[in-house]
Amino acid sequence: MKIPLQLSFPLVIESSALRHCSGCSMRQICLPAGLNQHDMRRLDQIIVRKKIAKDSYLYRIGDKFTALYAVRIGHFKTYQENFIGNRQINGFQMSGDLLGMDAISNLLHQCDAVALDDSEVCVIPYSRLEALFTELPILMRHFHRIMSQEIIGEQNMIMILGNMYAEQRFAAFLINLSRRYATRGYSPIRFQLRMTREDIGNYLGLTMESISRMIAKLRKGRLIEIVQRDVEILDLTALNKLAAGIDIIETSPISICIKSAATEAADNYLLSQPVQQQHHLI
Amino acid sequence: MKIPLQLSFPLVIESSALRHCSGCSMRQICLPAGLNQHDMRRLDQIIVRKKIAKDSYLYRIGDKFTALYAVRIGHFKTYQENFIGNRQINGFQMSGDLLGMDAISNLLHQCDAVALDDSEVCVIPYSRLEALFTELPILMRHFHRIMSQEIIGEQNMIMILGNMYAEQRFAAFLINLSRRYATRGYSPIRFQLRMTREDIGNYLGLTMESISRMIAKLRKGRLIEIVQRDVEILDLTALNKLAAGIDIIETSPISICIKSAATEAADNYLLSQPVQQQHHLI
DNA sequence: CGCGGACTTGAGCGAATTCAAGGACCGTGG
DNA sequence: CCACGGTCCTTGAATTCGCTCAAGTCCGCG
Repeated sequence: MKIPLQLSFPLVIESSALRHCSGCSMRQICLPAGLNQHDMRRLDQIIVRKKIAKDSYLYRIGDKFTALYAVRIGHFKTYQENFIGNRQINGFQMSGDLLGMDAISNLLHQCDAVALDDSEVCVIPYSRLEALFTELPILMRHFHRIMSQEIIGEQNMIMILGNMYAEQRFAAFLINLSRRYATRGYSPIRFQLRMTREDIGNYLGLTMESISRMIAKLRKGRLIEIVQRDVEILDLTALNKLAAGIDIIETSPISICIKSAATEAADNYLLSQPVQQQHHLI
Repeated sequence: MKIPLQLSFPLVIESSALRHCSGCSMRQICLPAGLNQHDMRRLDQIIVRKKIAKDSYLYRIGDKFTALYAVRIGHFKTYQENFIGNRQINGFQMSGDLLGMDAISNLLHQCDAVALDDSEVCVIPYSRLEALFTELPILMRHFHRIMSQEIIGEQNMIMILGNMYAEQRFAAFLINLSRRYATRGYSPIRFQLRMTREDIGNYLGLTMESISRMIAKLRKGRLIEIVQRDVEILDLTALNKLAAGIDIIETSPISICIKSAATEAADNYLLSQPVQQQHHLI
């Protein structure tokens, strides 16, 4: 049987293995981490993939919860909305991250999830997943670790919003992205922001203008270089200290300098943090 | 066999049933919710109780994680600490609340948990609990709902810290306590604060002084009455609107009045929120 | 080339903080 | 019984960090 050329194309690039967890580059970060080939195939059987175009919704607040989603390609943001229409971005998700766990308790989605890029997700029907847990305890255990990690991520966010200055917040934000890209095999010092300044500000409890000012400050301090949305981290050590509240960038009339504090420990502290964060800072 | 009188006392008040989930007044809120008698007994078998004196630690940051804890009697606070020693309170836990879920992923506790009262907890060994999940899917499902609820609670906290004014934060705090006490069968309009103003401020990303000022403001507005730590909510409707950002208390030179906004919807919105929150606002 | 969205920068303002002083309450010990 | 010290809380005045408002720049795109 011959398949028309224009149809064969997607079939060719997505060979059998590539269409499944075992062929996915995120398998060590994502839900199937730790599963053997056989068990991974069990998980594969309940998953389908779905493309989400840039700026369109993966799900919306109030939607019925049927599945979790693992980001395969692209980026998302999730936000809540309060009664008077204010939005608060909860997180930015990238490949390997799991979305929708906040919907498990009420069976309704609590957030909007919007694609920042043209993206692709794995749809994981939740009832079937829970059924699998009974048969695959390793999968269950890893799922619990992922939910726990989500809680830790949000606690870090609470620390940032409750305790840190604008400068520290923004530094922590960059460090978080850096770590997460590193975990995924990308450069920790060169990456692209996928969100607007407005989104960053909203996420960090600041305004767009404040983000702009913080960028200017860190650039003048020669900690980072940012052109448009292309980020280069020039001094990760200093950035870590800044986020930790150990150093402060001082603005003088003539030049900007970094107060070099004694404690090298700050680096160790910040760098020793688990790298496998989900979509929150530090 | 005779038991000396002074030993018999605790044995008498804790009859067989009372020492177990089936005899616990929190069983519909806590982990065993939804289990039948038989399954509840299975859970009972892995649980032991433990008393924690006021101001002492249930666990500390870095402690090895072996068990989750369910509050039976009393109150706790949990806080993180950052590198330079700043603390951030993550939540206040009361009876029926589960502590320690953030430790599942790293097998190390991420917070300090301190008793605010003389308290008692149920110690739930985690490895045995996970083993039970395979046999009791209902228990597993409820556990997932609890973790999801924890995530929602923290997202609400993020909304509060990222988007709300001091006044709104404090109102949301009171409403949250009110709801949680109501769920537990206590008065939603009269209760005692178990924590200092400093703790409240820390939790809400404010200072003790600001909390004091917000109390004064709400008292003058006749929304609440607070003497020491005894709270009486005089106008829950107005408090809800305040937290939602619909009304604002206006301070005039002569008197204080509440701008009465049209939208009664605010009440419905706020009151329709799930009551079963864990230890976070709204 | 002109338009619009995203971003930057400056000036003034305001909410909450910091600093400071004082008050209320509680347990302890004389 | 009251004085004493400590902790917790309140209140006022000055300060500050980040916000609001406003103007202007940059860049991609039709």
